[in-house]
Amino acid sequence: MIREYLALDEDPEAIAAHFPRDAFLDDAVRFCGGIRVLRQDPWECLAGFILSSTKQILHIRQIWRKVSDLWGPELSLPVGHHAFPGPSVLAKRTEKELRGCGMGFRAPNLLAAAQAVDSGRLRLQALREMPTTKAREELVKLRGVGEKIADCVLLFSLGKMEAFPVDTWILKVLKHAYFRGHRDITPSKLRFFATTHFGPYGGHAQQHLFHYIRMNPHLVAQPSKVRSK
DNA sequence: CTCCAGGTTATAC
DNA sequence: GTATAACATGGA
Repeated sequence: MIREYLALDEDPEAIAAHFPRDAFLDDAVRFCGGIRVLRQDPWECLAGFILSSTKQILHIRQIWRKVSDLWGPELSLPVGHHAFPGPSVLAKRTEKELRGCGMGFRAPNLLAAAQAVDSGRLRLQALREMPTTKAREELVKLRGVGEKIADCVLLFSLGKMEAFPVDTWILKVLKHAYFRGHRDITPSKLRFFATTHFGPYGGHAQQHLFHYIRMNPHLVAQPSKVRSK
C-alpha cells in the first residue's frame, strides 16, 4: 500500500541537519515534526507509482485494493485482506484484466514492468548497488516511467537519498519558496535547482516540502478562476 | 456535466 | 531544447 509518511521517534533537528536550511525549510521542518523517508519494497513502489500518473491518491488506493483483492496473497492479518501481488503473478495477467481494475492506459505499462522484473530483465535489487544516475537510466527504460516516477522508486525503495522527485506539488512549492516574483521559471529550471541545491539528502528535504505544502495548500493557492454562468 | 488528478510520451514551434 | 495535447478513469 502506498503510505505517505511515517511517524517519528528521532530528533527532527538532527534528521534535517543533512540538507541546507533556509527560512522556508525551517518552517517545513517545524511543521513536519521529523518525518522519515519510506523504505518500501521496490516492486510495490514501482507498481504503485506506475499507477500514480495523473491519478488522485484516492483513485490509486482504489486500484491498488482491487488488484490486491483479485490476485494478491491473503494476509493473516488483517483477516480477509490481501497484499499486492508479486511481479510473477501480475506478469501472467492480461492487459484487459488489469484495465478491469480501473487503471486505464497505465495497464500495459504495469504489465510490461511486471514482465520485465519477472523475467529477470530488470533486477530491482541490483539497482541498489549502482550509482543513482545509472539506476535512474535503467528505470526510465520502462514504459510509463519518467524522471519523477524513477526518482520516487530510487528514494522510497532503493535508498537513494539524493533522489528528488519533482511532481506538481513540488513545482508549486519550489516556485513559491525560492523563485517568487521571478519570470521565465520553467519546470526544467526548477528540476535543475532541486537536484543541485539540496545535496546528497535532498530526498529528505523533498519529503518535508511535500508534506508541508500538502497540509497547507493555501500557501501556494492560485487566484481562483472566475467562472461565468 | 465539466474539471482535474504524486506524469509520460509523441509531436510541433 | 521547450511548449501542448492525448491518454483512461472516477470523485468532487
